[in-house]
Amino acid sequence: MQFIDQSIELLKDNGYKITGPRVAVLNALATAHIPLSPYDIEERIPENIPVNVVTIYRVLDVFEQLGIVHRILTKHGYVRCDFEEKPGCHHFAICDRCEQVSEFVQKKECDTEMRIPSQCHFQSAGHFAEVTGLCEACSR
Amino acid sequence: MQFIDQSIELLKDNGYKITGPRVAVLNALATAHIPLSPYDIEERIPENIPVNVVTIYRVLDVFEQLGIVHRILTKHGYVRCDFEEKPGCHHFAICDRCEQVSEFVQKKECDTEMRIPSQCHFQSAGHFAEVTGLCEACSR
DNA sequence: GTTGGTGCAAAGGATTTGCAACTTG
DNA sequence: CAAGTTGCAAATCCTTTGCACCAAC
Repeated sequence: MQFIDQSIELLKDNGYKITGPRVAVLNALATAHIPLSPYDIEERIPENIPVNVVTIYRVLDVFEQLGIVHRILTKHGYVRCDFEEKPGCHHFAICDRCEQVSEFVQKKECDTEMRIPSQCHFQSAGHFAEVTGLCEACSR
Repeated sequence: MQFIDQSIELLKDNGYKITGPRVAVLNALATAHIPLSPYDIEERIPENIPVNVVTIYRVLDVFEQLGIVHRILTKHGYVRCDFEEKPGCHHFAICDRCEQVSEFVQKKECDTEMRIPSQCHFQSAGHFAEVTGLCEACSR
């Protein structure tokens, strides 16, 4: 599993420990196609090894700092970040009706940042773009 | 004041009434260069004609539906939208250190949506892009 | 005069914090 | 073993709701 393995690498590289709760949250995120709230994630974790919501909050904080997840403003809020994109650049298509989210990868040039007017003197580190509209299923 | 006048037009055109609280919130937003939470906005409204926070929440809901403001996930959250862009397309540069936000207008083609891989079959209606990094002042 | 908007009080959620106990490397 | 993590309880903060009163058109 690309996403899980790379996330674990990232945690190790930054001196974080690989714990049950962290792996459980990664598993929940890996299979999700819609944004998940901390409580959503709690529900998706097997009952035999429950993880406290407070812990999920803390795990997500770390994940967000490492760029493993990105939080968006839907009722449910965390989406996982693909690792195929240019670091720091993420593009999500969010369906206005069903809230399904898919990250689309911009293989070649992604020049959103190049387009910042030069007089802004803004030193960009990355970007998140949310495209809104209707997904294939909902537009029919 | 471009922003205020156009917002009032928009409210009228959609059958909303022009009330004291709505104008007060517009004024607060018009001069802000950082995202404002409902409570931030409350503080920026002159004490002689106070507006209840609950009302501010409701005003912001309407404004967001009309595209007058956009909410982002900073501690403080609402930024105003410029009217110069292509409808539904907004680009914000947010400083990681001071949280200063500036909307930059992409005058010519803005093809973020064109870049959605065609196999996604996503029918886009608009997009918001948040570019992160350091503003001029903070990068020195 | 109507309809929509506002304020107040209170309910409901979401998120954060402190601290003791437990795991990972 | 030490440092980092977790669970629990509770505090705190954010957001929403219901209802009576008020204001804009």
